[in-house]
Amino acid sequence: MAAAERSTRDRVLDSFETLLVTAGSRAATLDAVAADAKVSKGGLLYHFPSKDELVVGMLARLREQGAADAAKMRTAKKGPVDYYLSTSAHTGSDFDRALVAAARIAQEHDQRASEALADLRDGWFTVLREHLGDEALARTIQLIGDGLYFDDTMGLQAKGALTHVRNVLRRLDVL
Amino acid sequence: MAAAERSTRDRVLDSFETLLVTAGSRAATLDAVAADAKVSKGGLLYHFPSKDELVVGMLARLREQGAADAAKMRTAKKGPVDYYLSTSAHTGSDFDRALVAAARIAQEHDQRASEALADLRDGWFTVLREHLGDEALARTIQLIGDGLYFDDTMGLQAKGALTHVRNVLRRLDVL
DNA sequence: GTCTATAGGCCGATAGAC
DNA sequence: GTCTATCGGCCTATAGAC
Repeated sequence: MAAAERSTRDRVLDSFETLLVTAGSRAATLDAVAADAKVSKGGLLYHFPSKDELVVGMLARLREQGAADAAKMRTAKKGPVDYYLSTSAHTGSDFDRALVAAARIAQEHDQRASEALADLRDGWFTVLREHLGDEALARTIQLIGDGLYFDDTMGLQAKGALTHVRNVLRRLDVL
Repeated sequence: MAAAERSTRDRVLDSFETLLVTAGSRAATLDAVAADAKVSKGGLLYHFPSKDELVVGMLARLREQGAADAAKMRTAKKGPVDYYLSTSAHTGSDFDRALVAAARIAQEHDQRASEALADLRDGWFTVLREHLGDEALARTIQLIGDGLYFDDTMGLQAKGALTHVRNVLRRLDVL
């Protein structure tokens, strides 16, 4: 089957995420989302009857993407740790964008977004702990991943950060 | 001299930061800030002629607090690493609140906020590198601190995270 | 320095044509 | 399914009394 055109629904969610990530939730208005997705506001509101439904739709898509990512992490060639760290820094993937977008929403006291993010983190942690057999090490590596991710979303990424981390993890016989 | 009452100016900045941290920038409106600081909107705008000036005032205060923190880190009893890590998780200090508030602003494409945060991070990194004499280790520890800080601001804090980190750092002869 | 009143614009959402 | 037109509300900011 030929690849279908990206549906209006998906384009709207893409635009919502992009605006959240690049300009913050203040800028992610229905007007702005509709303009970016090239639909009228009325058209947008046909698919998502309220702004809140836009959030719900986004989080549902995020959870799907998250399940796929955890599976990929388990069977990654270079191992789960390397996969986790190298995807914590910005990769430009759709999943990345959805993750950062959800973080922006979570910061505004949205429990559904916080829960989705917490569940995703639990998934990654489970894989790390199983693979390493060491809770302290698994938690520390998860924190390093969070740090990489945080720096990236804040535009604070220091050069060579990932290389430095790999260097230190080799001293711990992890890589 | 007796402790002066907190000035209206400072109360307004306090309220602005608190709203940013607890409810996000969308909720940190002039109306909300004025109400929280118990001033009228007109009264608020006498001290800060525009919302942008509120941001400028907040960042100026943050830089003062940041310089004091770096100095404290240098001479901390348990050493800079322990000081840095234990203050990366939430301490409830005014400095903490200002830091998170600035991060919220930085996420909305505000270059002044991003610069202020980057400068603060440079200060901490300088102390860590000088103390450790090891750039890779210093960067990794900074990332762990960022991770602790990120988890905290997102309400994702895993129990015992700091203990796990100390455990791993002892294996590296850092603590 | 602090207040009330209000201007002018953008926000989320509805109604109804096509 | 997508559009235009429009409503009421909230946002930033100004004007001017006290």
